[in-house]
Formats: sequence, C-alpha cells, structure tokens
Amino acid sequence: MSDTSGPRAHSNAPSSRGIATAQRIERSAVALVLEHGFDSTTVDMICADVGVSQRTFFNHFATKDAAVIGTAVPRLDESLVRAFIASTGPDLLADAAGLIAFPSTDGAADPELMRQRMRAVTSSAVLMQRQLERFASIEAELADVIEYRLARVSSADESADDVREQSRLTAHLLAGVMRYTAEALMTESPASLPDLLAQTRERLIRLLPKLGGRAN
Amino acid sequence: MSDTSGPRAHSNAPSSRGIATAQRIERSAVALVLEHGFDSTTVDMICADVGVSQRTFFNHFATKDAAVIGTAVPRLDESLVRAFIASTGPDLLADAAGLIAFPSTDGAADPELMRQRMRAVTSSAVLMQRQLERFASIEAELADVIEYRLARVSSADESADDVREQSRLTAHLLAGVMRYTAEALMTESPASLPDLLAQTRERLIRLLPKLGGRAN
DNA sequence: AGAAATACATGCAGTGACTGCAGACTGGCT
DNA sequence: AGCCAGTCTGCAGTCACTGCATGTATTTCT
Repeated sequence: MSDTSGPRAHSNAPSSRGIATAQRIERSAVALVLEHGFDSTTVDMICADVGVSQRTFFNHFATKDAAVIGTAVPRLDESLVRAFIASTGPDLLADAAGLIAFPSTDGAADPELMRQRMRAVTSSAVLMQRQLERFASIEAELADVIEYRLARVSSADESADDVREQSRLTAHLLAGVMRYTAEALMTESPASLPDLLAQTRERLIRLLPKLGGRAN
Repeated sequence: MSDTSGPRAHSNAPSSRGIATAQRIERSAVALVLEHGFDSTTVDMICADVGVSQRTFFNHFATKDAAVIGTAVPRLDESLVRAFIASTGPDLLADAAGLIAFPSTDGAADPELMRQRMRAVTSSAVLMQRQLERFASIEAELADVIEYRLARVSSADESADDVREQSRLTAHLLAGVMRYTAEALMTESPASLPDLLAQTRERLIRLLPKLGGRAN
C-alpha cells in the first residue's frame, strides 16, 4: 500500500508480471480480513494494498467475499462418489457425509493460502454463511448420487418420483450435517477438519437409529 | 407520493393518525415487492409510496427485507412443544418436523397481510433465504426441546454431552427438512403449506429407516 | 515490421442500501 | 406555559457494486 496516489502506480510495473492480479488480490484480501475482520475490511483497503483500482477488483471478483473465499466452484470428488455408490453399508447418511470432505475447491492452489483462507472464512460468520451457500450448488448433484444408493434399498411400491424426492430430502439433511460441522468448526476450532468430520459421522451413526425406523 | 419535496409533506397529514407508520410501510413494501420483485423494489420507491423519508424507513426497519418479512421473532409454539415432549412415538425426527408449523411470527396480525407476505416471500429466493436465516434463531431452542426426547431413548453409556450434541445435530437436520420444504414451497406453490408439511413428514418416515439404523 | 485484435486496467459517474447527526414538530404532563 | 419524549426529517457520508468510454500492453495476423 503506502502511497496509492499519483499516476505512478498505473504501471502495475514489476510485480504484475509474475503473479496474476487476481491472485495478488486474493492474498491481500485474506490477509486483511484475518487482520481486521471481514466487515472492517473495505474493498478500497484491499485495492490500495494491492495497488489496483476498485474497478479492476470487480473485474476479477463479483463480490467482496469472492475475493476471500475464492472463485473455484465446489465439486464432488469423483473417487469418493464411486466408493459411495459401490458401497452397501447400512449407514447411508453417514456414508454420504463422507462425500463432503469438504469438496475440493482449488485443488492445486497454494496450500498456505488455502490454510489462511480457511482461517479467514471460519473467523467470520458472514463468510462461513456464504461458503455454505456455495455448497448448495452441489446439492442437486449430491441428490443424484444419493439416488443410486437409495433406489437399491427402496421397496417396489415406491415410485421413482418418491425415491427422487427422498434423495433430495436426504441431500438437504446432509446440508444440515454440513452446517452442524461448520458451526463446530467455528467454535471448537482446535480440532482439525478431518477429525471433526469423523466425529460428526460417529455421532450421526449413533443418532440415526433413535430418529426413526424401528429403534426406540 | 407525488411531491416529496418542500416542507409541505412533513404533515404526514391525515393518514398517519389511524395506522402506524411501520404498518403502512410494511403493507406498501409487500405490495410493491409482489408487483416488481424484491430486487427491483427500492427503498425509495416504498418511501415515496408511503410518503415518508428514507430515514424514517430505517428508523422502523433495520433492513429492506425486514419491511417485507416483518419484524416479529419466530417462536416455537408452546402447545406443540408440550405434545412433542410428552409423545413417545418412534419417529422422533418426523415428530419434530411437526414443531415447525411454521413458527408463528405475528400471531394476531392481519391475516390478509400475512397471506400477501407469504406470497411475497416465496416469490423471491433472496427473501426465502432471509426468512430461513431467521428461523436459525430458534434452532438452539429446538435443540433443547429435542434433548428431552433424545435423552429418553439414549443408552446409559452415552454422556450428557453426547446427547446434547446429538440434539444440536438433530436440530440441524430439521433445518434441512425446513429448507427442503421451503424449496418445495417456492416451486410447487399450488400445495398449501400444511399439506406440504404433511407430505414431507410422510416422506421422512419412509426415508429414515433407509438412512441408518438396522434397516437395509 | 506494422496493423489489428485481445486482454487487462483505469477513471468516472451513478445507484442503492444503510448510518450518524442535528434539528423540528407532535402530543401529553406538570 | 414550559418541558419531555417520541416521531419524522434532511443532509452528508460510507460502502458495495455497475456501466461506459478510454487507454495501454501483449498477441496474433498479414
């Protein structure tokens, strides 16, 4: 940042070559959010820090939070999906919870940035919220995958429509599991994500028989 | 609206006496949103329609959507809660789904306004989203209620903490059920809310044995 | 090489939600 | 009459975000 005024900067002179502008913005956004919190970090601050105009910022990111969270669209992990479909374990929902590992976003991106980003996102309820909203984009996909397993354990007197709706419902239940985990992630931050997921899964397995079916 | 300038208007002359400003704003907001959609309805439009300043608008409502959704905080229905706690049916989650009927907000408010509001909210994904976010405020309460039933069907080797966490998890699952229902509400709008809820409940009962426990 | 297309960056003016502040009118109370 | 409290107001400001017209560097075509 330092001096942003004058025509000087315009020549994104040396730096711009090596690292793409978008990446520099991302890094700066994550760092500033970690330092000041999401609400207290203005787009102008990020722009000043990076040395670009606000217009440029919005040419790269549609919203302020996109710069912090990243732009990659979450996808289901192929191999996990295959395993899930193939498996015939008794704990469908718990198995499905394994699909959310969480969905890899950037894959090959800088792991250090990923770690910082994770901290930044979990530090702000707003950001966590937005993050979860993004995951909604795989919900339909998730429902499709679930449908395979569900069809197998459904009786013949249930129509395909029934099964499809049940799959969608299950996907929403799974979203609930995600939210629960995300909440835990923000409070009991000490635990690592994989640990938390495993813990949630166990909890779910013990819980499910109590919720419906013939238990009780 | 017509002319908002000058000192003239100041006398929200006749109308202001009968109906409180906040109510007039609510009505106008709902009506305008139904007509133009949420995004295309600006706060200024509402203000002009009602004949108040923007500052007044925000003195009554913290946000634009609050004017449409209403300000009442959702609460669990006492009698439903008692019934739920007392019951020992096998379908805990499905029973809990009955608690969300949906939580009454305004109770005594104008039923016609309530109906319009419902239409307005279900017409916009943004508003539905906000509405659901509000329900999050009863989630803790919900978890407490669920804990009673859950404690009853839990084995002795599960700690109180376990049960509490399972209750919170269940509350989140229930939130998933709500979201599923809300989604259905926005698309298959024909069905009435009570019908939809009953339908979801049935679906849930048939679904649960397939998800975990000993089924399959 | 030179022209033209392309991609990225910029300033600028504008919209729309929302806030803080200070002033003004109202109705009721003493 | 004088005062308090509640309500309403304009105004100026912040912040996210958009459209547009322009500029410049790099690539690609000829």
